[in-house]
Amino acid sequence: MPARKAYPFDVIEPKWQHYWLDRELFRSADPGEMGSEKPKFYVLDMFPYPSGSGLHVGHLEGYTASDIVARYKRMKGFNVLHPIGWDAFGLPAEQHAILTGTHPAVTTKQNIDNFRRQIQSMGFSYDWKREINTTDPSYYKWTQWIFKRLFEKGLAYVAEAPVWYCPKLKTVLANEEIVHTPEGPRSERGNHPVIKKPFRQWFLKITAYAEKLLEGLELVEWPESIKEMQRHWIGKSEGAVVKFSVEGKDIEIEVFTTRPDTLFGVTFLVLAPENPLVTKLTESGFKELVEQYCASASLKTDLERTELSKNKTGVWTGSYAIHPITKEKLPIWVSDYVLMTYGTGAIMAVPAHDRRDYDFAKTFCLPIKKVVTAEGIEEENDCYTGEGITVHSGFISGLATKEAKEKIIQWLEEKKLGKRTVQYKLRDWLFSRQRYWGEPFPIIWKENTPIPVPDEELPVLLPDLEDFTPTDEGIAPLARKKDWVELGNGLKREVNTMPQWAGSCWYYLRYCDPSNKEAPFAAEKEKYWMSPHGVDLYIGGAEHAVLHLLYARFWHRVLYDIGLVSTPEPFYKLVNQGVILGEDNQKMSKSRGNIVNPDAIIQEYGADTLRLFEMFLGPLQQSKPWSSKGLEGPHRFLARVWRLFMDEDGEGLWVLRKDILEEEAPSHIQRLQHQTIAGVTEDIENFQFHTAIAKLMTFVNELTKEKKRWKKVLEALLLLLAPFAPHICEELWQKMGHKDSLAYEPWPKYDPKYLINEEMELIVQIDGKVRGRIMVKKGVEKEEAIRKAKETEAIGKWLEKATISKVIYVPDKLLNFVLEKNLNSQ
RNA sequence: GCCCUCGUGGCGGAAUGGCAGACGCACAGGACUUAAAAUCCUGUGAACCGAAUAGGUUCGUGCGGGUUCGAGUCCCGCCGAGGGCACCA
Repeated sequence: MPARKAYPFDVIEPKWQHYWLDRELFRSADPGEMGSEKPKFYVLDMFPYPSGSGLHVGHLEGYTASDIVARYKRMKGFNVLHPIGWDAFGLPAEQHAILTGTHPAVTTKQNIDNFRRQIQSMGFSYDWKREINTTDPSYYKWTQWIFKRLFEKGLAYVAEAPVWYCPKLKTVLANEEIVHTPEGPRSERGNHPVIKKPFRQWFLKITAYAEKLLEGLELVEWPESIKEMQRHWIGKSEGAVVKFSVEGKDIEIEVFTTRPDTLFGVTFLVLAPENPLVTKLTESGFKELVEQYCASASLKTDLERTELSKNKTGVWTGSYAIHPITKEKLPIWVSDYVLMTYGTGAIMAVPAHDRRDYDFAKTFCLPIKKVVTAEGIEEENDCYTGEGITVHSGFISGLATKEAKEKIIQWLEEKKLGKRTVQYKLRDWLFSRQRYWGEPFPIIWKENTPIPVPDEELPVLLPDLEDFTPTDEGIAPLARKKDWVELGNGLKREVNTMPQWAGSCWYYLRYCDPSNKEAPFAAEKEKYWMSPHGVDLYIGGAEHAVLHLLYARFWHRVLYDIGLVSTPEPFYKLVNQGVILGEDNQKMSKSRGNIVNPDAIIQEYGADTLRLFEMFLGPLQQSKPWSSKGLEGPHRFLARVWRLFMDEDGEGLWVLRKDILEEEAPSHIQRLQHQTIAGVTEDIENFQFHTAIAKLMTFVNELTKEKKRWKKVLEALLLLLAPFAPHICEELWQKMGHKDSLAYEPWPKYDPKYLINEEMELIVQIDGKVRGRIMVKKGVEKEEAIRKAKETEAIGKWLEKATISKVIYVPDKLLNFVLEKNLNSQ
């Protein structure tokens, strides 16, 4: 016989899940529909990728949090948009197809069905009428359509560039998809080794939006750490480009520097090995060495060029540049510590004030010229990279770094020898993949010219294939589908597909109008749901800090610039849930075998317990370990709530208690009720769900101790608990005689008069240490409080032998007697 | 190396500069029971004084300083953990 359940969650949870689904209770009202007159609230979860292994408890944390907010906001009178869908293109389904021959579409459907089942068994209040799927042609039609808008704006282009290639996955990957490990660069998906290889690829010109993406961060309420990561990724630096002429040659070398104030400290120039000027600059006697060096540099992995090479390498080209001011001769070197991909691929070396130049100068015995001083920096030949006073620098000597920069830039601009420049680390976004399971590009090639497919011919459908394996040369599997690729007259389809990020760049917009056939979304609906500042609340993991969140911002900003959306930024308030670790305090992973499957927990404890427990683990934003024992607490709590209302009859059946009173509860219970309402409300608003639950527990513990049950108090409890544990609350609400769901009942209000006690406890301290407490009337006078405190034995005995030097009184809080120090004692 | 976040009982964690440890887990004792489970009640930071399961004292929020009548909370300097960036001139 199975153990008796503490309360019949196994019956009531499916019952209410069906009730909500059948009645479409959580359908959001679009503009014009009944309900749209309410203020709207858009609460969004990060787009799930339906993997084969199903959801684990980590995913459910964010979904539970957003569901609590969605349910709370409905009760607060908002028209809530709370959608879900599937980011279903991507590598795992395709890898699975290569291994088993099962079509990715089949795997994807199975996985989605499983995800949907798991999500529904948690009782989340999604509007299932808005469910979307990126692999559905009616969705990716519009992904292609938006790509065309980018193409038309000149923001999508093809170029040959050294890009990351993964031999195992047989595809190129974006910079953002590479993880640098001690074993070398790896693919983020699958952790396979990756190499740099030149390829002809599609790029999106995200760099054109660097400044806008930087500025936009000021408009959103995101964790500061995420904003910082994006700022670093964009990597803006202000400085100047300076031109150097070359002795005996008609060549100009441009360098970028953030420290033009150190121009007088330049002792040599360095070019990146890939810099096309290298060949022209190399003197005949140096050719062999330079060519050899450049060749070996190109073979080096990035790891060797960066992390390992604390020892600088390089060769001299044999030529000299001329200092634009002093006309000194400066040797021109080649070294792989200078990157072709940043700035101009050439630098002016100031060894006295740049660590890397210093190391290089030391290695090759090049001169070091100090041009900045600061207090405490005296040592000869030291490398000082901070700011200070400029010295030995002609007309900028004596100026502080900032002023020196200004003056030299002005001078350079006047003489046309340079100009103020801003550089970004951000690179254009590599947008094509040599894979099958992705959106086809709406592009046809005529010779070497890409021609967009007309809008009315969209979507370009992804054709079926039998063999999904990419070729070893990194050519996409679609190339094999000759009848699809070849269009006659020399016209050929683009065979690459878009990366997985494409679909998630605009899905939150599609939710506003998910079945629109004429447009990605109707302007009117977009305006209703996205005004005034985008998605009101976005909950998801921090692992998307620079990938999805930067790409989506970029697309959104482009759509804003062409007038398709009404806000510059897509996501206003962002909350990152922390990672849930395994019980062993390690990251949950299949290989560690510490993944917790929610299905088993729902079966044993129910969804309400799991929801409550996910939130009770600790602060939402913090990472914290799972604890299977800990589930008992929330489960007992819910059983206790159940028994506040329900009793067992002679046959062991649950029946509503007969002794629930209509009368007013005594004042101490009413006070607690109102304090709980105030506390829980405030905690939800601040995403402090764990303390909200603690307050509800205290409330229930106190009610359990009472002999009587008061209807009004119990009903308030149900409404407060409903966002967290909706099934049990709906059931008890119905048992209490209500016909309708409580999902749209008004959120309980508190009366501030109950929050203030007339008689209150005042803390009495001696020298800041608590020595006693006295009962006083609220707002009591200082003198009165002191008199009362002195009368108390516990306090009196401390004051007897001492002199009071000072009394601190914080009304309604505490009284602190500061005593004169008795130097004789001790 | 640089940037961000965080260090509180046996454990997860709570605390507008004002009673450190709410709430939960675990543990212990008691009630109920023939018994157990479940449930309910009580206790639970450390050391010390005390015959005491009366009462009381001291110490205690990673370490060392500082500001303050008063610091887990603010400031300075360390140490440790996690995350991010990493020759970006």
